[in-house]
Formats: sequence, C-alpha cells, structure tokens
Amino acid sequence: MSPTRVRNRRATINDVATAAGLSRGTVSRVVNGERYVSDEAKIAVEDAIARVGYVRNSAARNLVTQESRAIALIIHEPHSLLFEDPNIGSILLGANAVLSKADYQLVSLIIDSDRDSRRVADYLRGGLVDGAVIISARASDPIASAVRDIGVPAAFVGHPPGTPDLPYVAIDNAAAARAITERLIGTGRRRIGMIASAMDRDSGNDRFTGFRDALGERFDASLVVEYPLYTYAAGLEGMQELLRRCPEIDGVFAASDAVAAGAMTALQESGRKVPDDVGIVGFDDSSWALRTRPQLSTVKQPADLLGSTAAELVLAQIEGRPSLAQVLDTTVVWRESA
Amino acid sequence: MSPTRVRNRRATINDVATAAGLSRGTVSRVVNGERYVSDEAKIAVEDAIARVGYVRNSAARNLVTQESRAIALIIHEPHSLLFEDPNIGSILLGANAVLSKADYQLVSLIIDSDRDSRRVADYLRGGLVDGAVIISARASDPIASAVRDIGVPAAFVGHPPGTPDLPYVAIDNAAAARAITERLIGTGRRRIGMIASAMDRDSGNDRFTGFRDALGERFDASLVVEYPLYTYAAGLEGMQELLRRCPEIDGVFAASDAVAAGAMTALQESGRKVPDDVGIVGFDDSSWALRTRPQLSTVKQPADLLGSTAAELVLAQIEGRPSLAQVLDTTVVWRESA
DNA sequence: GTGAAAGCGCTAACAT
DNA sequence: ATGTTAGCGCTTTCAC
Repeated sequence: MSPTRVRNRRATINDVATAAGLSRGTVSRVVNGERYVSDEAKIAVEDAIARVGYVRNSAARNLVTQESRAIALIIHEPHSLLFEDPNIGSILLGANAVLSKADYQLVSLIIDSDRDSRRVADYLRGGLVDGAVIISARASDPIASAVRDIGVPAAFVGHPPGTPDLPYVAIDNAAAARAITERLIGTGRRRIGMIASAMDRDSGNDRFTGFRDALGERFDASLVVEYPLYTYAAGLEGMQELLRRCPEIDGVFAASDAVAAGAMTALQESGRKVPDDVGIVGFDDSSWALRTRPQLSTVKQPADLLGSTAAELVLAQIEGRPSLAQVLDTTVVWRESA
Repeated sequence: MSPTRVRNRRATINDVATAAGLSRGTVSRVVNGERYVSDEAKIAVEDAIARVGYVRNSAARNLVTQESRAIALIIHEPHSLLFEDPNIGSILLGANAVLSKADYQLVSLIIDSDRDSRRVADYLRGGLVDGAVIISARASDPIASAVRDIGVPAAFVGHPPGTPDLPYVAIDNAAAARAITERLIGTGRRRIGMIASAMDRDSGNDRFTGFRDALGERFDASLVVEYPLYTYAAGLEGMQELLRRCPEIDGVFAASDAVAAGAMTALQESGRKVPDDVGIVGFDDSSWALRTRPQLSTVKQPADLLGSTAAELVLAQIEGRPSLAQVLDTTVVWRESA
C-alpha cells in the first residue's frame, strides 16, 4: 500500500511543508541537499516526505531550473540494420556509461518514419533534453540539420557529408580500409575485389575509397560490387556475383564482418577454401569475426569509445568547455581468413 | 541565423502575444489548434511565432497538463546480450510503431548498473513519462517492483516469475518448446539433448520445461547442458560438452537460434553431418536461422507483435480501457537442419 | 537557519 | 472569438 497521502493527488512540496511544520523553502533545501538546514529540520522533512509519500515533480523542477539533466541519443537507421549492426549496442552502452557517471539520463529516441522525425525534433525543441548525440546519420539527414537549428548541444557519431558543422567522433574509415587492404595485398593476392556496402554513408563510402587507394593502379572496378546494407545477405550475393565475374578472384575486402561472413559462406559453397584459395577480410571486429571458420581478419573499431567520446563532447558543450571533433584509432586484427 | 528574438532568452508565449497584439490565451489556442480562433488572429499569431522564433516549452506544458505524452521502454539486459538478441530490435520497433501512431514519444532507457536503475526509477517517478514498457526483466528485477510501486501504467514483455501483478505480453515458451521437440522426436531421433540458456528468465526456464515434458520418460538429464546466455559461444561449448558426454547423440534442441548456430559449428567441426547424423532445432526464427548451412528448423516468435501489443496495453491503461495479459501464438518453421 | 514571495512558461476556466 | 486570471509544483532571491 502507498503511504498516507491526499487521495487522488500526488503529494507536493506543500504537503510536505505542512506535514513537517516548515516552509516550502526549507523542504526544497533538504530535497536538494543544500547547506544551511538544521539537523532538526532535515529529520522533520525526511520524516514528512516518507509519511506523505512525496516525490518531486520533474516538470516543475525543469521549468524553473531550465534544464532536464537528460541527453538524447538519436538512432536513425533503416529497419533491418537497427540491431543487425553490432556497433550500435556498444555505442549506446559507451555513451550511457559516461552520462550515467555525470548523473545524466540517456534517453534513446528512434526514428523510423517521417512522423517520428518530426516528433523527435519537437522533443528536442521542447527542452526535454539538454543535449543530443546523433548516431549514424546518413548524408543530409533532415534530423541532423534540425538539431543544428534547434541549437541544442550536440555531437555526431560518424561524419557524413552534408552534416551540419557540429562536433563529431569518427574513425578514419578510409585509412583503416587502406591498411587492411595493403595487408591483404601483402599476402600475395593478385585479384582483389570488394563487396562494398552503404555507400550513402560516410563509413561505406570511405571504406571503398581506402580500398581503391590501396590498390592504386591495380584497382579493377569490375571486381567491386555494391549493396545498400551491411548484411550477411549482401555478402552472400555479392560474393556469388564476384565469382561469376571473375572465378580466379583470390582476395576480397568485405565492408563489414557480417558481409564477410556471408561472402565466406558463398566461397565455401562454391568449393573454395579460405584462406588457401581466397583470402578475405572484414571490418568491425564484431562477434561475427569469431563466428566464421576460419576466423576473420578484420579492422577493430572502438565502438564503445565512439559512444563515450560523443557523450563527452556533448557534456563539454553544456559545461562551456571546448568540444572538438575527434578521430579515433583503429587497428588491424589479423586472424586466419587471410 | 535565428530569427529576431530577445537576446539570450528563448521566446515565450508572452513574447508572441505582444508581437501579435493579442493575449496569451489566444496564442495558446492557436498553438494547440483549438477552435474558436478567427482566421485573422490565427494568421497574426503564426506570423508572430515565426518572427520571434517561438517554440513551446514542454516542461511548462507538462506541468499544467500533468502529462508528458511519452512512454518509456526500459531495457535491462546483460551487456553482451543487449544487441546480440535479435528480438530486442523488433520489439522496440513494434512498440514505436504503435506509440508513434498514437502520437506518443517512445523513450528507451537502458539499465546497465545499479546507478542506472535508481536514476531510471527517478525518471519514471518524476512524471516525465505517462507509462512504461519493461522488456525482458529477469526474475525479481528491482526495477519491476519499482515500476509497480510508482504506479505508472505499465506492461511487461515476458512474464518472469516474481514479476509484479501487471499486464504482460508473452509467448508460451513451454508449449512452443514442446511442439518443436515433439517434431524432432518425430524424425526418429533416439538420443535427444538440449543446450539450455538463461534459466533465470522465464523464456529459458520454460523452454527447458517444454523440452523435458515433450520427452517424458525418455528425458535424460545428462543430455542437458546449461549456459547463462543465449549466445553462439554457449552453443559451441555446449555442443562440445554434449558430444563428450554422449558421442551417439542424434538430436539437439538449442534454446535459441544463436545457440543452435554455435552448436552446428561444433557438430561440423567434429565431422558430423547435419541433419544426417544429428538433427538440430533452434528458437526465435531470427536472421541466424537463415545463416546456418543447412538452414535451421526453429520456432517463430512474433517479436514485433510483442512490442506493439505491450505498447497497446500501456495505452489502454492510460485511456482507462481494460488491459489484459496476452499470450501470443508461435509457429514451428521446419527447414533443413532437422 | 528559515520563511515569504516572486516567477519559470504554460493551460484552462471564466468572463465578456 | 478573445482577454483575464488563477494556478501547475518547484527553486530562489531576499528578508529576517
């Protein structure tokens, strides 16, 4: 049962004040743990709070303090990708860890329609959050410019072209792709292809660029296939297509681990051995990489650090500290697939 | 650039009223799209809003209306499981679709520490949301009883033992497990084992119960291994252990598709053929099921419907309609793995 | 150390 | 159809 309290109405600070025989001001001071309250008053208030079952109304508090101590994390992903992408969970957890420590509530808002997009923009505009991190926005995502217009402190994870000029955290996809492609070249592969994905996003586009640059003159556009999403299915089909175009292909860079896993299945179904006949590398170092046989050589991307850094960028802005874009390091993890 | 507005202060309804030469009341009516405003006034207000750059302050509005038009979705999962579980994304999207249509904002709150747990409880208590969906709470999860105590309209996805007496949506895990196990028995398997997972949750526990019941007298406890999480790794290790205990095993029920995929890898590494030597079935009909070779026979669980139904249960309570627990149907999807 | 009072920005009931 | 007014529940000067 709930404590004795006024029927049909949540107890307010006034009820507490009356019950404690003190003023609202004093109750407020106790509730906010301020100095200058006698032990006597403190006890009386705490006792009264328990008796009337008081809990503070956040709307009222936010109204007067003009802050909410909440940060939004906006996820705008195509349906299928939402939880197919192992990075999202890590980014979320990374951001939550930082915000939690700073005593901010992380609220995740997902955008799955234009209607959502508008509602989320209103949510931000209304002052219900003090800042926002925008995750994996596509190029020229309307929510991205909305965030800029609203003027709420914000940071992006990733840095798509057309993104408003706001702080971001990203990895250097092109450099990472170049590094792993060079390493693949170093194993003596002669005909190297790529299964590119998500070319409408910075990640997909830059990974392709890095691949092309690493190959230089040896780059062969006919050995590149492109799919809209980073999925296992894309890898499966893409590899089959590549095999059709060039049966002698002996090296493949897949735009993500999921894609690489699909490609490996296609390779094995075609009777080829990995890495003996064909070497294959992925990107992410997600749990996919350990699931394939042989295990995948891949690029390790610090997803949780991406999330925590973005959160810190937002906090910095709120506190008036400088908040600068950051590019995080990646490393190549070499296993058995190439 | 932002529109002409009072420096260093967001425009309020008063600024709009002054600029339009009308009263606050009229401005409020226009903003809320109420009847009884002349076209003339409407235009004047809209014009003034644009000029001063007015956006409504949600805290103030929520304070007077005593509602927020937001619903929380609380995710309390162990780290690794968070985005390993393909159902979560679907549940989220399902809930979002329903709430979006009803013009409610879905805010996802993740609990990853005790600190988070307290903060989320405060968030709910503070009146920042009008309702909550609690997803996959473990048995006796403290947040579950907190939600009950707070008294906010709520619904659970899943129905762990020890859960407060609140509406929930679930599938009948035991019945589904029984159905697919019986089908496996029907293929003539003699030594059937199970890789159980997450026995501290209703899903894991009930799937085991269903398996045991289906086998009846033929149930052999030594053919059951148990792991804390529904993961590929659990399947891999679990299958190796089962093979060690009983090399003649010819049928396996894995508690989830991810587990089944791991088990299949172990089986293949041991030189066994699926389904010829060993038949294997999973649970979820997630994207995992299509990724294995051969593809998995499994139980299809309507994850998005779980989310949308839970959201409807919450809306029903808010609107004072009856809100009853629901058990959703599952179906067996028979493919090639057994 | 505590009380009184003003006001955050908005809606809604009541006048007119 | 529009203006006036009284709060919503809280924090925060400013007195004392």
